[in-house]
Parts: sequence; C-alpha cells; structure tokens
Amino acid sequence: MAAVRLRDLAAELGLDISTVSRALRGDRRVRPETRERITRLASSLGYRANLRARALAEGRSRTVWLVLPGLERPVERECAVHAGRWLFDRGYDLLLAPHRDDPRAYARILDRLASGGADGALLIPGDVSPSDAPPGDVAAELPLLESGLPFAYLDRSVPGVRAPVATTDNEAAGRALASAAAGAAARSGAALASAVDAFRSGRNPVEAARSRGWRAGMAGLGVPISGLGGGPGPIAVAASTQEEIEAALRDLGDEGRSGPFVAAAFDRWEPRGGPLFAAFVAIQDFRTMAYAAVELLAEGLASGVALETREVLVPLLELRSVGERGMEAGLNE
Amino acid sequence: MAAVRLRDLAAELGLDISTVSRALRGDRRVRPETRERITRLASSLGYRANLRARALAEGRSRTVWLVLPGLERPVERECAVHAGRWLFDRGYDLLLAPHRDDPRAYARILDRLASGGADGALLIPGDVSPSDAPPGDVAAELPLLESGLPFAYLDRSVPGVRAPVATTDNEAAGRALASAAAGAAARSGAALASAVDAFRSGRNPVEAARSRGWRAGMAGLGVPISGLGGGPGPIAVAASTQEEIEAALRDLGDEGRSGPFVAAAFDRWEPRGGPLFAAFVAIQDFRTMAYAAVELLAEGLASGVALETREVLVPLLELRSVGERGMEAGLNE
DNA sequence: TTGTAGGCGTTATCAT
DNA sequence: ATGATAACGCCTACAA
Repeated sequence: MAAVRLRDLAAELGLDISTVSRALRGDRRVRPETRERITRLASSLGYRANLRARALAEGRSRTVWLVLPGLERPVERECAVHAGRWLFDRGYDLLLAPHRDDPRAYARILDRLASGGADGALLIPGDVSPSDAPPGDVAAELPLLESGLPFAYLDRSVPGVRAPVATTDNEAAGRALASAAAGAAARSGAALASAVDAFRSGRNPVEAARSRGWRAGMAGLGVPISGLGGGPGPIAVAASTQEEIEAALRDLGDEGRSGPFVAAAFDRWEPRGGPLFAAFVAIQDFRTMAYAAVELLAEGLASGVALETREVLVPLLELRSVGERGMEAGLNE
Repeated sequence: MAAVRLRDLAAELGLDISTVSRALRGDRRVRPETRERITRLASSLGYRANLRARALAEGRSRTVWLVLPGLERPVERECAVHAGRWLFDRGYDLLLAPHRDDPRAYARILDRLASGGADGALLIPGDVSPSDAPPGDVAAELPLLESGLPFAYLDRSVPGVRAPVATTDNEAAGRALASAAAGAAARSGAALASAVDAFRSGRNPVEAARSRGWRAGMAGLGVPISGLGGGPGPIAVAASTQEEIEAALRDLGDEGRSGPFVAAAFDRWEPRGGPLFAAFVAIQDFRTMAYAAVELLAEGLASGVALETREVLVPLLELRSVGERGMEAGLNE
C-alpha cells in the first residue's frame, strides 16, 4: 500500500531511475518504446511523483500564497479568484492564507513563506493603526525581505516595506468623484457649498490617497472642505463606504445639518432614500489589479529573486452614478 | 546572499550537522553551552530551516488544504476562518484552494494533494447536477482515495465517495421549519392549507435532506405537499434561500396564487413586505461544523492514513423567527 | 539512448 | 553529549 516510487518502476522494468524520470517528464531523449513501457507501467501502478521530493530537488514548488486578513471584503475575494486564474494559467497554484488579523498567525505565515513554503507571495495587508499595532509588527515582513522571496502587495502596501504594489489609482479616483459630485450639484441648479472628507486617512495608504484626490479635486473647483459644521447649501460627502458616509452625516445632523447632499463612495451604494440627491460610486477594477499583481510577481517567479519597488496604478473600472432619481426630492426638502 | 544551512552553522562552529540540528529543534541531549553557541550563531546569521527539505525528511508538512468552489457563500468563508483557527492551534496551517468550479483546476488541486502537497484536506464540494458534470468527474476524487491521504467533507459530501462528513442535520432542520411554519399559521387562526417544497433536491445531498425533513414534518402534521397549484388558504413555502422562495412564489402567482404565506429558509431572510405573514430561518452552526470536521481530520493527521466513512450531524444554531410583524397585514389581504 | 553518481537540506539511527 | 552515516525521493550534469 506504500506509494509507488521511481525506484519501483525502474526495478520492475530493469531500467535506471534516471531513465524513468526522464520519460515521465517528457524528456525526448528516451526511445519511444521505452517511454511507452514506462508510462504504461506508471499509470497501471498509479505512480504519482512525490511533490515534496521534487520541490527539494528543483528548489521550487510551483505554488504561490495569497496572504490576506480575511475573506469578507470584495477586494479579497475578487482578487483571490482572478489572481488564482492567472497563476493557474502560468502553471502555478494559488493558495490563500487568511490570518484573521491574528499577529501570531500572520507571523507564522510569513515565516513559512520565508522558509521556502512557496515560490512567491501576494500580500493584501490589514489595517494598521498606530495604536493597535503590536510592538515589532512593522517588522513583521522582515523575514520575508531577508529571505529574498519574490512578493508583491495587492490593493495596498505597507509603508516602509520595499516591494512592488498593484493598486487602484485612488488619488485619481478621488478627483474624479469630486468633479462628478460638483457637476451633479451644478446641473441641479444649486452649486456645492462645501465638501466633507470622511476618508480615514490614517488607516492605510489607500484611504490617504483617496482623501488627497478628493481634497485636490474640490480645491481645483473652488469648493471649500468643511469640517463637521459647514455653511448652508448642498454639500458633498465622500468616504470609502456607504456606512462611513452615513456615519459622517449623522455627525453633521447633530450640528444642525440634514439638508440635501451628494454622496461619493467606492464599489457599492444602496439607494435608501433620504435627503440624498445624487450618489457616485467609484468601481474598482479588481480583475486588472489582480492581473497587474501577478505580472509583477511573474518576473520574480521566473528569476527566483526579490523584486524592485514599483507601483502600478490601475484606473477605475467605472464611475457609476446611482440614486440620482431622488435628486428633485432631495432638493425640495 | 544564499540561504544559511545547517551545514554552514556546523562548519562555522566546528560541530557536526546532527548536533546543530538537534540543538535547534529543542532536543535536550545537547550541552547547554553548545546549544547556546548554536542558537546565537543561528539567529545572528538569520538561519531558517528549509521547509522543503524538512517535509521530505519528516514525510509531512504540517499543512492542510481546504478545497472549495469559491468564497461567495457564508459556509465557505465561515468554515474557512474557523477551521483555520482550530488547525492553527494544533500546529497546522490551513491553506485555501478555490477551484472556481473549473474542472481542470479542481483536478489539479486534488492531484497535488494526492502527491503529498499537504498532510490532509477538508473538502467543500460544489454543486453537481447530472447534466453539467463533465465525464469522469464522479471519479475526480479517485486520486485522493487511492493516495490514502486523510480528508473529510465539510457541509456536504459527494455521493459514492467514502469519506467522513461534518454537516448540519439538515433533515432535522427541515422538520423544525415545518413545525414552526405550521405553528405560526395555527396561532394566526388560519391553519396551513398546504406546503410547497422548493428545495432543489437533485442538486446536492444537503438540499435532498432538507426536502426530506420538510416533507416528513408536514406529513406528520397532516399538511399536504402541493405542487405549483395548491388549494385556497395560507400556504408555507420552504427553500434554502430567500431568492428561491421568491422564485417559487412567482411561479405560484402565475397560477392565480398570491395570498398570504409562511416562508421557511436557511441562514438569511430580509423582510421585504408583501403577502408574507411569517418567516422562519434555520441558522446553521458553521463554527461547530468546522470544529467537527477538524476533529474528524485530526485522527487522520495523527496516524497519516485515510479515514473511515462517518457522518457527524451538527444541530442548528438557532431557529429564528423574523418578519412576523406583517402577520395581520398578510392575513387581511 | 541509457546509466552513473552527486546533490537538494533535513531528520533519524546508530555508534562512540 | 557528539559524530558519522544512511535515509527521504527526485533531478541533472556527465559519462558511456
């Protein structure tokens, strides 16, 4: 019942292991009849190459890990599926390693990677706020860097870690949302009085870039960025998610503001009525982002060495307008 | 820049490889001072054990794969997270291998597993309808079975494949939903006229078990199972998802039925008004299910051999009642 | 076209 | 407590 080895096939056929090995992996310097005998016996005995031995001998395992916090967010799921397909076509298997924001799990995953657990890796970092970052967490990817394993960041990067990144052009997306929001207000006859920046800039580089774009866009249009107060007239509120925008509006409401507004969010917006008169959604192109990350990684997989720092910015898939139906209703309040 | 090996440490210290190996792995028959010298040099040189070599020598990799179709459904995500934690605590890393319902990807994953890619596996099968099953797909897990790798099914099993399963007690859940639905109708003063079975029994064993339970429960209560027609009076409709129930109702509507009804679904129900007067949701216990599967697998991981067929039925986490507010409204239509 | 032999880096079994 | 040596199963120059 023990697994069949090359040695068993060779012994059975009176050949040498190396000949059997060559035949089974398609090396053409094996006489056709010999190859025939070998493949026949191999399949009849159910021979399967031992991947552990092959990985040791070849120095690679044709395996890539995608390290991510969890599976809840669309980025994670979509990138996983697409990157998996791209890599599959290149002969690699993509395995997902979720660390559940558990620092110990995260450390062990990176440690295994650095020890030859895979040929390369894609990393989607979790949120790192200065307060809840465990000591030494900044250096969590240190083993990876030292090992020289090729890896690339996906969606976001970790400041200070030198590695390539594939991410949405979030700054451009922020600017695009700004101009769309201002345009919608203008078309409705009431120019934007001010804009609210509800991005969580300190959270990660993505939020920071979106905030920069939004503020720059509004500045270029002459619309002032207001804090929680703000003057009368229609306002535009931007954040990464609908929930964050709604939370910001509740804060504004407490200070006397509940009038019409324009919403600018990413990826998803469910119309729920209320004083909204227009909503714009920046739809990210996860498919292309995953492709770009795989492209970045591919160089390293071929050469087997770590990659240079580089940033690939993927344009938005679409800037979608939703919920403009309620525009008049919003203005009539 | 090449990776540091045991050999390098041994040479540097004038010791033998075997001593260094023992020291680094906590074997106590090494003189404390020697161990000290070794560990010091190892960490100063950044030594990392080569996992590929270790896996070959030890015959295992302390790695388990979770093979699943995708990451969309709650089962997949929740089981992945929980199983990952349980296995982590046992010293194993859980890696996710989504096959995107691509038969080639699926075959390659199972092939790698059978060739020693991991020490064990958990499988969440996709839907297999007789029509779209590619030829030979039934035997897709054949390599796995032949290899003797320990694995267990999670959530569902594949008929005909001998392996242990951890799944919800779907038949009991179906019965529970039946009695809850009938009870709600009785409490509202209008006994159930008939029940609709909208489960997709041919799709997979889970759907089949739910359907059996629902039918048996209704039979025990003397409520006839109706087809698309059905008589007058309140009816109960059961299916795995809200969408499937709504689809079934649209069909009923075409035949003249749009009156009040009781809904019985799994895991999720969003109240949306309409002629509904009660909804019951069977909430599955994914956490316990994942735990049970890991327990099943653990035996095999310890012994290294395939497991006996066995079925662990996990009770529902909860039978939740939602949307009963609309009961009177529904009856008044 | 086939065989020989060394190597991949660790672990494990003997001696000493 | 340490060292020599043989696995682990496969790959790959190099030789024949």
